[in-house]
Amino acid sequence: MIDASDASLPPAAEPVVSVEAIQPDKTPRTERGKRTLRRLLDAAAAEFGERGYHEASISGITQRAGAALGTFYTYFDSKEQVFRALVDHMGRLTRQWIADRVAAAPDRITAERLGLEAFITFARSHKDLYRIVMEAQFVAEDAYRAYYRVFAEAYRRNLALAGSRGEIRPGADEERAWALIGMSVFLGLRYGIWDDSRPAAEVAAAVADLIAHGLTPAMGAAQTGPATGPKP
Amino acid sequence: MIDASDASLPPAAEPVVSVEAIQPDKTPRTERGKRTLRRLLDAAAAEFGERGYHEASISGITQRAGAALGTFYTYFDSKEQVFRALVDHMGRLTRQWIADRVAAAPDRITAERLGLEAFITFARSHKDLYRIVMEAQFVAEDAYRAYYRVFAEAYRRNLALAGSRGEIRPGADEERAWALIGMSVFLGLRYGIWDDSRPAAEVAAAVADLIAHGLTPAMGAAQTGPATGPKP
DNA sequence: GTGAAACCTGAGTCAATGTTCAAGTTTGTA
DNA sequence: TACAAACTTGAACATTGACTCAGGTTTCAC
Repeated sequence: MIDASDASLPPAAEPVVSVEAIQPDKTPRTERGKRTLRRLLDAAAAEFGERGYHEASISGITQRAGAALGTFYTYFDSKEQVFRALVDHMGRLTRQWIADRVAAAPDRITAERLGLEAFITFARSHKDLYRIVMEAQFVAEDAYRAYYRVFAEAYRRNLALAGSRGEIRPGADEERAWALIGMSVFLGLRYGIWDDSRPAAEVAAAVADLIAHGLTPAMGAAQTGPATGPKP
Repeated sequence: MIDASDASLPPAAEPVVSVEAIQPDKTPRTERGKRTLRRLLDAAAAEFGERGYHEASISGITQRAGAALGTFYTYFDSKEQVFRALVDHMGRLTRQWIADRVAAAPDRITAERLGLEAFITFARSHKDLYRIVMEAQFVAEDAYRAYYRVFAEAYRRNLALAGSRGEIRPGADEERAWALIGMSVFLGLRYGIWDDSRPAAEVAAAVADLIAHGLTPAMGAAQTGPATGPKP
């Protein structure tokens, strides 16, 4: 469900000359208008999510919303604009979802596991929006970059902070941030969108081990013997 | 540069009744034809890479190739078919590129670093094809999935083998494979496509440390003291 | 050299769909 | 209730671009 208030731009602190004088504001004024806008946003998310940006049509959106074609343009300037509104919406939704689920983590390593699990869970329960964000790379690249830049910067800060606290080894936090985001995105795709039969917690735990300890065998436990071969 | 032979489908071992009898084969027979096909493939890669699938036009491709519009359909059935041919081509090219650069690695951990570096380098030197593969998710999803399934399966096998050799800690190799691929893809995008000013080896080394040892501080060296604060 | 197959050409066809708009209906306020 | 603003409607417009095709040119085996 889309929050209708997201369609409007952030209020720009009392402009001297209202922009609406030139470009009429498309914010709904009545209750009916608000309901219609919400229906259109939900319909747009479904249409874009199912058919992709280019296959999606405005008439498909308005049909889903039970509105006439022209009504769309009462609330949006163009096909691309709704799409951008949805990408933007998704950004805030994702950050909130993950932040909520990571807040209680006692340390960074735990936070990584919970964050990963939250990401996969989120992808599963918002497949439409997830696809929209991914497609933004080709439809609204600036929005796409902005989406991940915000993520990466926050991630980098968290890693730096954890490093200074001794919770993790200090290191190249920017590269780490992008690497960890890439992990999440792909795992979200593979275990969230393509196949959601595996428990998210299980996948997250498996990968959290990789994030915590890497691939290197534990020192002193170096096994050179034959741990090989299938069980008979 | 595209290898023109990639445009044809894999030879299907002497069919009893040639398919060409029904659907005429579009393989070039003369030298001139081969040259034209190659020009068209290169042009298509450039057009799709620069403008994206939907913005790209057949006339754009033929113009780049210095051919007439109709010539395109002498060699391809549709816009989507060339696109798929390019995705397929990219798959083989990537695997070859990485395999070449990883072959000499003495162990899995080294292979990870070299593979990551190779991936970033590859993205940089084939930006067009890289973008085409990413967009395949929305244009030819089955081809996209196939592309990564092949990667992931090979990766999983390598990890399992390394695990049995004691080069790495045994673990959930499928999840690990997808996580590591996700890393590469995002790092390729961030440090290969968006900004290629950082030396690939540097980025790879930074992340290889994460892959090898994870985020956990070295045991016994747990630092609780103030390793914090900016240098004065 | 010759002729048939292969190849090239580009104007034209055709369907799809983003966007506009003038006319009608509903809402909310005074 | 009255009326202006807000909202709705869907036919019509305009553009775009994938794909076809009939006729001309080039290649190459013989």
